[in-house]
Amino acid sequence: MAENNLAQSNKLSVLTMPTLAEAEALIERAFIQRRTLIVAGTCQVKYVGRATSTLELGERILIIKSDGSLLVHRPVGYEPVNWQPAGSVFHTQIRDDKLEVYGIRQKPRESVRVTFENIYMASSLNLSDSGDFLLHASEDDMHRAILLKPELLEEGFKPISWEKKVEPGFVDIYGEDKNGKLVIVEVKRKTASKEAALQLAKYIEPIKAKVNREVRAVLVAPSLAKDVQRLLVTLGLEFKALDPKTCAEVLKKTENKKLETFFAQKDL
Amino acid sequence: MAENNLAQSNKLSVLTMPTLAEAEALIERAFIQRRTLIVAGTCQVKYVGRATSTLELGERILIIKSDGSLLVHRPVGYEPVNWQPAGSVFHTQIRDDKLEVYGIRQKPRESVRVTFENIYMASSLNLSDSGDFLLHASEDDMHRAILLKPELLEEGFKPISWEKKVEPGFVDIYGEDKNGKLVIVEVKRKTASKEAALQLAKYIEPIKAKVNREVRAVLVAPSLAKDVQRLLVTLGLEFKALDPKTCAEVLKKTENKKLETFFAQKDL
DNA sequence: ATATGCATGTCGCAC
DNA sequence: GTGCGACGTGCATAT
Repeated sequence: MAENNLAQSNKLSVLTMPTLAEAEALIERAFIQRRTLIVAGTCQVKYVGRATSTLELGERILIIKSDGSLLVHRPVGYEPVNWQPAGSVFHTQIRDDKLEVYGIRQKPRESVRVTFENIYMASSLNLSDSGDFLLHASEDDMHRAILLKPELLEEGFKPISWEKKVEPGFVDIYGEDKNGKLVIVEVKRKTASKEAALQLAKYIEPIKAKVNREVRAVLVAPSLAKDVQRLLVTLGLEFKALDPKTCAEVLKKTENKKLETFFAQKDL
Repeated sequence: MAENNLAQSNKLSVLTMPTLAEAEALIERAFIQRRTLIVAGTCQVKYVGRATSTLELGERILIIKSDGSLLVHRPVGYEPVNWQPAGSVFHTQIRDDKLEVYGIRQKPRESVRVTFENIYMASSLNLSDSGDFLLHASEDDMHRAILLKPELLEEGFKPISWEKKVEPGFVDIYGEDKNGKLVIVEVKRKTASKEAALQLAKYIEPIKAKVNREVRAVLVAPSLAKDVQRLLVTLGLEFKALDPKTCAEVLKKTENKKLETFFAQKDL
């Protein structure tokens, strides 16, 4: 192995322009040592499983992580062209002067085979990462913000419960308005589509039947898609504009306490 | 720059255990030359846009492609922990002894900042990939198979059209059965859920109103989720079991000819 | 195990 | 540009 194409430490091994045999050794070692593998080169890819795909020869990046996930990236596009979720088992061999990397998983039974003709770079990395990841402004944040500060929905709203199963699905939030009417709320973090309106509408009748009283239905979203305003009127639904970022700000101020310390959920 | 940590060809440059300044030079060059960039090291990540996220210090892989897409991968998981779709613009600088890579895009306006404290490997690759990608056994394959071989749905079925807009959405396929009744078909490549049944149901009334004749509605899928059978009965819908792989096989036999050579779509 | 719904979903296509 | 639905969607969660 040429000296100038190998760099090694306990963190990583890197081969540049290796022979397939050299690369194979590194890849094999990466699998055994449970390291993260990065390979760049010309390859074909064949996938068989839930669907079937073929990818002709081209230059790509292969990443295999120690948890058994696989990614094949073309030089363009955010998404991998082929992949395998965590839990796959990998194997490599040289056949017909090509380096094959084969990954297979059960449930669903599917496999990916990456066949390299040339390898430009192969790297095995010993990575560790315990850093916390925090995401704000999800739909769940919107739920929590409304529950903690009900006037975000409307003055006098009193939440009763959330994420409760009510045939034919789940109601995001329900509560009572200042006049004691039951209010059911459907929350969307993006522009609400026709689907969202229909989803909300289909809960009204079953709930009316169950509680035998007047029911208001409010769609909460940052905005409405075209024609949804009209649909809302037709279906007898209301709309309240609310932005996920606004909700995230509210939660920051309330120190993001556990909802359960504020509410005991009640049934209808 | 140490000799043994640099490998270079017109295909790639690789630095192993570089200083931040060395890495910065390589990254800057990769942006200018529109190459694919791979960096591994310890970093923090901050995202602000549709949502907001923070990722504490840890060891990760950063990939930036020449189309302006960005991926940050932790050592576990199929999905990137942070990303940016194609179209972002990148910039790098050293600040407070850390190497920042900053990407921003408009529409929606959002940004990702990756701040490296150590870099284990930095690589700039000149990749080109024109290989064809073919996927089989998609829902579209199922449509085509049914249109080319209508008996997959039922004996005597005559397709009229497909993917036609009919308020409030699109009908996958419609045609006539052997008795001349209008048949509308909703196709799912996976187990059909309640949603699928409701989606199909909502087309029936508008279409009946339009054509003023009897209408059958058939849900085509490999299987049904729990309780969907009952829902179908309630809604007056039918079910036909069909697998995407089977459809892909049928297409292979018919040489996958363009549908338009077989059918001229007609309106209702 | 299966079903249901969110996602910084992304992507493609029709209007 | 916006709307709408598919995706090898993945993923968490509740049953």
